[in-house]
Amino acid sequence: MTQESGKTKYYVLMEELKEAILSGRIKAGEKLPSENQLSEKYHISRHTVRKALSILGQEGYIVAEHGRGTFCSQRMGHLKQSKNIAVITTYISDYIFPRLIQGMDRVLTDNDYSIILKNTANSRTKEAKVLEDILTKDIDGLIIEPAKSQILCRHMNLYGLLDKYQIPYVFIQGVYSQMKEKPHILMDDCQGGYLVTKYLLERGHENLLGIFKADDFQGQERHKGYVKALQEAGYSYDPDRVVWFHTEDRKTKPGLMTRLLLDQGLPVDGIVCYNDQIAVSVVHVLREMGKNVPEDISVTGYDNSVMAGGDVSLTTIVHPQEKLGEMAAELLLEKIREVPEEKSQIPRLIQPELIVRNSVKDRRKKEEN
Amino acid sequence: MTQESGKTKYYVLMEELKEAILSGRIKAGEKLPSENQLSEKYHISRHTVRKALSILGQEGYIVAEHGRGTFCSQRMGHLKQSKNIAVITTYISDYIFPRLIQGMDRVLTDNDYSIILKNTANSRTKEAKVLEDILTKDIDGLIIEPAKSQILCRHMNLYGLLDKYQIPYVFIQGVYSQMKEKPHILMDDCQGGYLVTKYLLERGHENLLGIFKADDFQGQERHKGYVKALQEAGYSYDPDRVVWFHTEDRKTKPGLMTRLLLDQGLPVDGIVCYNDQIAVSVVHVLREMGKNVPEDISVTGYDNSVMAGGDVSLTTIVHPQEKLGEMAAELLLEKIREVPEEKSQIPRLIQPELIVRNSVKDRRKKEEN
DNA sequence: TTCTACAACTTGTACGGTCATCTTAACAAG
DNA sequence: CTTGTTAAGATGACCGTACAAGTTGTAGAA
Repeated sequence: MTQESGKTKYYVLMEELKEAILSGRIKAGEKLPSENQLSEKYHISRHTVRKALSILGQEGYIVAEHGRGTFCSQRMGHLKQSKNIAVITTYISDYIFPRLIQGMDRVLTDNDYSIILKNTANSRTKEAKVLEDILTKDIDGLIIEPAKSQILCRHMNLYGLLDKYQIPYVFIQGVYSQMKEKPHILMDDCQGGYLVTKYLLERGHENLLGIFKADDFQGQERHKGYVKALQEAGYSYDPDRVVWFHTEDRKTKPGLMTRLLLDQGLPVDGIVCYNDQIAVSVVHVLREMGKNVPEDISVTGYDNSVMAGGDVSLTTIVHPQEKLGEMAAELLLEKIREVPEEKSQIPRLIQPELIVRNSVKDRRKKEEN
Repeated sequence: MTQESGKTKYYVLMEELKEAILSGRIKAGEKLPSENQLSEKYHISRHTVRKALSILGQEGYIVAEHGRGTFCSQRMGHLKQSKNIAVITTYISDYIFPRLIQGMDRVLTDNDYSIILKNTANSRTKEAKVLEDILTKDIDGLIIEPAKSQILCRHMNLYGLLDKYQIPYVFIQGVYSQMKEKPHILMDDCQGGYLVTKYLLERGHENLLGIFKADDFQGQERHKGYVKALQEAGYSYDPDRVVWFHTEDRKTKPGLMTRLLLDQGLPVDGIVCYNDQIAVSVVHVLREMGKNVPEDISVTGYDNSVMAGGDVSLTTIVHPQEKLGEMAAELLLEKIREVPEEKSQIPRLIQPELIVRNSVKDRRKKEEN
């Protein structure tokens, strides 16, 4: 027989049976040979057989029924299913998180999973602590929003452990640059930039100005969408009509440059801003200069933050928060069920939505039709 | 010996040893008697002793070391500590829940606990399902906001199971009438009513009108606070100056009665309303009658709902949401640590806070000082 | 003093058997 | 066809024994 030397007899039998169950040779609910049969077949005492069976019983692979026999456990294969999913976000009550978690909860509850909620307060040290903690628990999967910063991730080894334990995980909102190939769901910032720009162009704007952040991924993407919309509409892309700013000068440069360009006589009837914050500061500058929004110049924002609903009433971009949660949960379920990559129906990018308010004027000439 | 009839020998020994560990008679790290000593002492075979010890080993109470002996597990007492707390609310992303959960998370994370989040969508059937699910998991405690309705709780047996498994639980926001003696943290509605009333009185109001809901606990309590503030200020309580309404006529009666009483010539300079909804409808009635708020008559609300920030800008009552979460978590921790009731420092009532907006006018005569 | 060998004690593995209790199916009685 | 009995076969609970293997303290050698 397959009696490897060095191992104990009960251990050999135990492993043999476990392998039979895992491989499907013994199906769920099926009856195993009786203790006496096993003891005969393997030439070991019944006591030793019982020892092996008791281990499998502990681990949940089999269930013994007094007087009837021993049966393979109902829940197929790796019974390790705890039906718990860990969700790690940077915050809980702020920003989009409540609705995000709401979306995940809907999908996961429908599939009989529970959420273990953790937050990192956007700190790397806390993220490491949380991950360590999570590893001590029984979870079937993990959805994580990485703590910000482009610095390389120093607790890669923790993610390595997740791989080792075969716990699937899904990133949302962002991905560490070293893990770009890991499953993730991001906001389609390119599409967002495209949407606002297209909206302005469709409403007859012909002299656009773009203001984007140079030192982050989102800025690059939104700019990409801006360019795409321009080219699609047949306009040539003019680099002089784009203002690039950085984290350090984000509070001053967009406003100053807008004022400068306008003073130079550059014709502008619409400004695409990196986000709501920039848009609001631009609007204030325009008002100081005696320009009205949207009558003289239209302005768009991004993020649909609280300021977008304030005294400015910005047309802006929002991402469907619950949808993101649902998609992340569904992607994770696919990973848990080991759905092959090529069969997946879930898009990796979440489509942003345009929120129309009063910061854009329709400049189309009413001559057609 | 204590050998109860009916039980098996190994079970008796197992329980005896477990009790010794739990009670502290065998301390953490201490060496147990050897298998042979136990088998002699209890007049059972060594095999039976081993069976008992193996169960305690599985459950983590003891650790055997080959050649040295068997030792009481390092982690003190009931190691059953999973460090998981289940939190069941009616909703996740709506109303106060994000901040509530935030508060709990702060306290629980500080104490190395994790939150398993569940929601009932305010449905009794779902609550029962969630409770059943929770019972299959490893949790050290439970915070639950019961699904609404005064109907008697049909799944009492599920709570009975919690008691049986000695899982402590804390109610928030509400308590089932049959479980009034269970630990809970509620909003102090009496104090809320007291606060708004006192605020009006302190600002020189002398002819108050109260509008309360008759068929719920909160209405009774808020009215109680209203009366208390009046008496404290030396005013006699006039039942004719209180309008009671019910769920059915909540949309019409408050407005109609206000109009009626004012038309009768009742002098009124301030109205304490059951909640923001009532307050807003009352304000609209007053405006229709040509009265200005707050110039002619002051109005207060309750709940600080979205309407309170709208066109009316109500002075109202809000409860500190995070604080409630923190308190509930701390109360639960006390229960887990078995802090005796009389030593508890945590108040069972959460103190509401006054939010001052523009619906109350200062009517004090500026003669003093 | 230090090192080594050994005895004593510990848990781990494995064997053997006995009796109790439960399930099921076959069979006989009504 | 139903009901009750019985026997076979399953797991569960004990018992006793033997030997393997790891740990520790100690007596004796270097």
